[in-house]
Amino acid sequence: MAKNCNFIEKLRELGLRPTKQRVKMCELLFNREKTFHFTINDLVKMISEEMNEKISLATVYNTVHAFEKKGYLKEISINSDKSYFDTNTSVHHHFYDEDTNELIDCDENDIDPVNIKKSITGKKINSVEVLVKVASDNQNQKKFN
Amino acid sequence: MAKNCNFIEKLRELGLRPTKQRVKMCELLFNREKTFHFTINDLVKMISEEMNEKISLATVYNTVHAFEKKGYLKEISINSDKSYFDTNTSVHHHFYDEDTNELIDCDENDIDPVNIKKSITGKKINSVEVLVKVASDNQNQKKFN
DNA sequence: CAACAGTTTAGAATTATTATAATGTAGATT
DNA sequence: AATCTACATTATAATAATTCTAAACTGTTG
Ligand SMILES: [Mn+2]
Ligand SMILES: [Mn+2]
Ligand SMILES: [Zn+2]
Ligand SMILES: [Zn+2]
Repeated sequence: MAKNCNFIEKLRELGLRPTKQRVKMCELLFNREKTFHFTINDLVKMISEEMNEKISLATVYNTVHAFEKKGYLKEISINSDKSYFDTNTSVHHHFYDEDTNELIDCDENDIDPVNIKKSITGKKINSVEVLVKVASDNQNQKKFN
Repeated sequence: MAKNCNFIEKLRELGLRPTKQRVKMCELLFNREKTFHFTINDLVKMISEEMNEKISLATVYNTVHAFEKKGYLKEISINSDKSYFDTNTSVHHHFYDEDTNELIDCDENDIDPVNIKKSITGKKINSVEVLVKVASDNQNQKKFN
């Protein structure tokens, strides 16, 4: 979705009624320079911090899934217990910081194209994504206790 | 863990008591030619099919996590709702069949080494893994109903 | 064969997510 | 503007995966 804008129009074009909950969530998610990653919980927290009225959890789930279905959010699985969503819906690679549980996008220059030599008959490739797990480099971490 | 064997010894070496539940799970998981992928539910089903006595769900979780901690299983996150485990604990790439929810291992010949040009200061790379999502190639699938 | 520490177990608790069903409302129709 | 209606929101209950708890049990050590 575009920056800086009339989300009411955009939502209508998508066939989604521009209710105040959806508009608010659009503003939080898409009205910014950079794409970002969030969990449902992050989003609920963002909403309650930046709003007087609350949006019910069910609506947050419904709306996130509606935006996902329309292709404006994508789901990312890193660890089993939590689901991340990404406002960057392109096929792209990630660094995952295991210390902070933070996801970091790569751009095309960060990782060379992946050369796949295997193919499965009757199946087409939908996406190829790399996950680079990183962690703090304290090799000589000592514990004193 | 090795094939075909005295798991009692192996478990003892790991500092895990060789209880009958653990030995049974070792046999199911590690006493085979090829590595494989499973969910906790798969495993519970396997156990109840191949045993007269049941192993409680809590013990299955405990034991899987114990084996994971010792480095004999690794957890793989593909979609948010279910956790896969892999008896292949090496860093390796996967194909994921979105039609059947099946995970397929790649070997070194299937995908060329990934060239990472980005680095994050103070962080070391723990793993680099590629996930290739595939699906059925019926581009002109028509629905009649 | 005690004694103890580690282990299993059933069941309760937690957490993430989805379903339900009553209520509310945006936008169209009068 | 009042009414209508399909779609949305909401609180709440239901599910599902996973973890916790605390009592019963068992392998190992002496
Ligand atoms: Mn989803
Ligand atoms: Mn785990
Ligand atoms: Zn991303
Ligand atoms: Zn694998």
